[in-house]
Amino acid sequence: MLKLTRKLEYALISLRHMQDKRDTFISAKEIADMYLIPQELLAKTLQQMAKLNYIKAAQGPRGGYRMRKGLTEISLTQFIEDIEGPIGLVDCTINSDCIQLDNCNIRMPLKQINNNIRAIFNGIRVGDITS
Amino acid sequence: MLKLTRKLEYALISLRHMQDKRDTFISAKEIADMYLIPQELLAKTLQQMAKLNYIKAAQGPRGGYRMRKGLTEISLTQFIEDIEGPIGLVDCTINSDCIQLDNCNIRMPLKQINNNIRAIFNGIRVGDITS
DNA sequence: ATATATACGATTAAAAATATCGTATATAGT
DNA sequence: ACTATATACGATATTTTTAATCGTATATAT
Repeated sequence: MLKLTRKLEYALISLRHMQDKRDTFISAKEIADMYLIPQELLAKTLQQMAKLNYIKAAQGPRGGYRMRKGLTEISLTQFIEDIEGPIGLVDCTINSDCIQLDNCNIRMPLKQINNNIRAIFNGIRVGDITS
Repeated sequence: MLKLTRKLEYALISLRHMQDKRDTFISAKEIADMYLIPQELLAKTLQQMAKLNYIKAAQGPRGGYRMRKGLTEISLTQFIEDIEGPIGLVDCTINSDCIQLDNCNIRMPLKQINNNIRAIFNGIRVGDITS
């Protein structure tokens, strides 16, 4: 219930690992081996982060990924939503195609709770986890 | 990302509905029709709540379910966990059979965040949603 | 050249969530 | 007593989401 996805876990583990060696490129293989993560899936996650400009990629031997400065300052909300899409306890916090909606009797309180959860993640920076 | 299950939504919608008519039994069919919820699934949810002693069930014509007094005072944490099991951002907040664990580099901060989320749900009573 | 990397679309597999089915039991109303 | 309306609940099926793998292309250090 209310779990993060593995992709998100893998992303955070990787960042935490890279943080220690900010100046060298770390390969997906190195991380996969170290933390027993399926390599290809991890690679995709890292590629996604590279696309998001969270990390810098380098191809070829001795290539890999390296953290960008400033990444540690972004909020967990942004991080999670960039990678997995909007945080929403219920669909109607995200879109409006629920057949109930105006009929629904619990919409407002849940929306409020959702805001509270987002507020928690807003208050946490990626660096709080990876440092 | 981080959604509640439908079962939980159905449960809350039902309770909100029952709250208005605390003295009469409301059938699963009535609620299903009103909020366009699959009847059989809703019935199961209500049966589960009856087992948990959240609501009282009555069989036969004019039967249905009725809220128990005091239900509104329990926390959302307890409510969610009674119905769907433990709240845990990551598995290791719940059990210890992760192959990484002592190897894992993000365990503690995530555990802390998980506590924060539980704290939010602890601060909300069922009645805050259903009233 | 070759080995080691990333890039990325496509596919498959596994797990979880959602929904349905079938049968039993209780009970109010007639 | 009969019937219609309910709940009870285990079993199964379906759908959706998540997780993992495959195949092919490209870049680059040595």
